[in-house]
Amino acid sequence: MAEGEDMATTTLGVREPVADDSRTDILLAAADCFMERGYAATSVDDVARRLGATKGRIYHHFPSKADLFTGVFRHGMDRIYAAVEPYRNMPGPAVERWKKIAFVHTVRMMRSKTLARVVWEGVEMHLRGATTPEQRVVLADLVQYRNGYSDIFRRTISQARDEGDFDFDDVAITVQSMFMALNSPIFWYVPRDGETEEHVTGIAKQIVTFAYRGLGGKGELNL
Amino acid sequence: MAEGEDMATTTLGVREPVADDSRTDILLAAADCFMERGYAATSVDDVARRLGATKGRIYHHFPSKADLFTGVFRHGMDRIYAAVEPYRNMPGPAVERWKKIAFVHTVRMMRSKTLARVVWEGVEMHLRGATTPEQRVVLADLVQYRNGYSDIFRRTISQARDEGDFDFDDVAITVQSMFMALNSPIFWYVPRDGETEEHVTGIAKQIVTFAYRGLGGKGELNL
DNA sequence: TGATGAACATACTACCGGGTATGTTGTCAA
DNA sequence: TTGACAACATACCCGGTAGTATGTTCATCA
Repeated sequence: MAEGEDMATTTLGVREPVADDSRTDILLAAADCFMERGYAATSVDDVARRLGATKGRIYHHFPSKADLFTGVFRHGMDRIYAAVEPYRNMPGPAVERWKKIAFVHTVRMMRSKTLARVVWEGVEMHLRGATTPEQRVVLADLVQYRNGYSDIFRRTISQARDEGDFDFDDVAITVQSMFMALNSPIFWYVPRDGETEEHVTGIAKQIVTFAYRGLGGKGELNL
Repeated sequence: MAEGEDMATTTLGVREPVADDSRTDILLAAADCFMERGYAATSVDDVARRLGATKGRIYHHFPSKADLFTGVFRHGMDRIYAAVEPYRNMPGPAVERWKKIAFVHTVRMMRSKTLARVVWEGVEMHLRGATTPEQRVVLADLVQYRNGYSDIFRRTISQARDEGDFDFDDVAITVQSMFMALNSPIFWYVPRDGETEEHVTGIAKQIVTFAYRGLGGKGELNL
């Protein structure tokens, strides 16, 4: 679960801040708030209240509200990327690679729904034209990060088309339609209390099946 | 274009407000602002500035900012609904009806991109839990309006499946995936300057093709 | 053991934005 | 021509919010 790095002090006598888990606590609470009310409607006090703390704690770790948001953005992208990373260079035909990464991506959308929605809003904010010019730079960097992620899918479906397993016209339009379908659960999926793993994967399979057929995939996909 | 109702004065001597086109001017300007920055980040002064006016004009026609938003919501839904209404009871097989309404819906998403995004945000706002309890009532009404619209698609693809033209498992999941794909252009489509009608319909065709195959439609769809 | 700084909490400021109260102007009806 | 009202503009209030300045506590280290 946790990344598992502690390292309170180094061998040198230099003080090393431990606060990393306090920081991620803030990030997760902020993610909850940002998802529930959106960035603009969320106040820093809201995040502090959810933590049972005050603004002082947040501003000790983040210089501004915008930086708090981009922090959540980056954290979310890291989680999403980490899920797909093990399979992005999987050998074999591109279709099989697509099936794998599309599935783990969709499951991740449901499992990390909160972070995924913040990432979504971050991309939207960038497309609009975010707050300050300096903030635009940070957002642009993160959006590039996100674009690099979607490029994995873009290249994969292009290759699969070359190999005769997919069939579509314009790549840009198709990859957008595909991503919207795969991302859809972040808008309507609501995690249940006693939920089986099979329930989540069952939903993901149907979504991936929809996208698979949409891309022109033939036959059934066995996941 | 315009609804074409004037009726400045009745036969009775009673004064009848004419302001309907001024009202729609406000609605359209508000739609622009809400789309560009989102509801929370848009101030009433922003909308007034875009109109070259002041708050007084807006508050003369709308009791609150929330009512202004719901006004745009309703206006947008009217436009969207009006596009598919002529075809929703088209005779013949359900697949053909789906092809028609899916296509006009997607084209409308691009043509009325601004209004469509406000509708989108309105649904999101309702899912979150909007501002005041009284405002929730208005939003709930509009969301029901919107759900009635999506039910048209839901019933159509169900019927098409019964007729053997579509093939999918869970209706709820599938209709969500389909809608996300059809709505996708409201997030990435940007209207060009000298844009041909064929360009827009060409994009729409590809999106509808993606959804058609995703739903398990066989063969090519000729639009 | 005292000094130092991290990790917060508290108190405060400046400003923005929703809403209101009040003026001003043009138009139509009687 | 005059009253009345729609259709705005102006001026103002006030609550909320981002950000800051200043304590306070506790662990660590020389």
